[in-house]
Amino acid sequence: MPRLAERLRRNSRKLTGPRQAILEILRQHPHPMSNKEIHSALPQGGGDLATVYRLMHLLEKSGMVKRFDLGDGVARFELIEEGDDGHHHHLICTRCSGVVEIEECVMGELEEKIAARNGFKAVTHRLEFFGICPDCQK
Amino acid sequence: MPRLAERLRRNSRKLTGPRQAILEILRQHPHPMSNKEIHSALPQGGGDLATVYRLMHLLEKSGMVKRFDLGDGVARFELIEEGDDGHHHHLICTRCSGVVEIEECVMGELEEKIAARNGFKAVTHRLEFFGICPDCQK
DNA sequence: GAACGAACTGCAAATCATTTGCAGTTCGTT
DNA sequence: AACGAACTGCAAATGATTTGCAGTTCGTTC
Repeated sequence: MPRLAERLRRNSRKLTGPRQAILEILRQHPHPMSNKEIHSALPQGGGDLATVYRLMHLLEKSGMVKRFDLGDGVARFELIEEGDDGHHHHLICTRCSGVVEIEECVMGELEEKIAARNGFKAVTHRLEFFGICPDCQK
Repeated sequence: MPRLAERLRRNSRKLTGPRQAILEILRQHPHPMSNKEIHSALPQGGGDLATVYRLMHLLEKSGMVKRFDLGDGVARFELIEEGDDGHHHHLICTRCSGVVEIEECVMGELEEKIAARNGFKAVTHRLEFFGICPDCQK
């Protein structure tokens, strides 16, 4: 807890009430959360939706959260460990929207090949898997 | 040209003026286009933006176009060949938004492994590469 | 521990992409 | 030529996200 606060301060930022509450919510959720989800998880009066949006932008710029695009037009975020780049993928159920984290990533080699072949620099990628989870198959 | 029209008809659909114009635009563009781009490429009075949105939904359902999400919150579409599933990826320049088509896809094996490991069925994936193109590096 | 300014906040209004309701139009068929 | 289902333009509705602004709060300074 004090670690998160410190990371925020390091970016010459203030640790306000709403921010503490939002960081706490993020810390309790290992899965990507949308701004709206974060907002409703906040204790009543815990902060405005616009405040959540603004903080997520800030945290993203500061490298404290990673933005994920799960294909439904809603941005989602996950807190990332210090020193980590948060790079990983998800397996999303198209029926219930459940999410499974996928740590494995075999893109490295292909990515480099593609970058070199096309003369691109600083190439990264975005990869998500979609399917139907065990429960939804019943 | 008659082929596209026929494919549309096959889905018991009408081939109207605006639709012909939109299909023509799509046929001339080998890269993903957004609804707005398609709309402005239309000859003046060639159709309403809502009409473009509606047709793209229809074409997507009919399997005539594939929707791509390049990460900027705007849906883009590409015409796909008959019999093809249109599966491929893109390398997008984060500076100028230029797009390079990537035919290669090494996901098959990993995808199956992930599906099996998590008990998911009908697993697909969405993958796009981002980087800085040669021109924008100068 | 009071004062100060930058950073932050809530709230409402503005944007942007996309969808939808509706009344009038057009295509393909009868 | 007539008919009904599809389709269209236009405007209004949605939904996510952003922004302007006036008031509030944090971290620092004295």
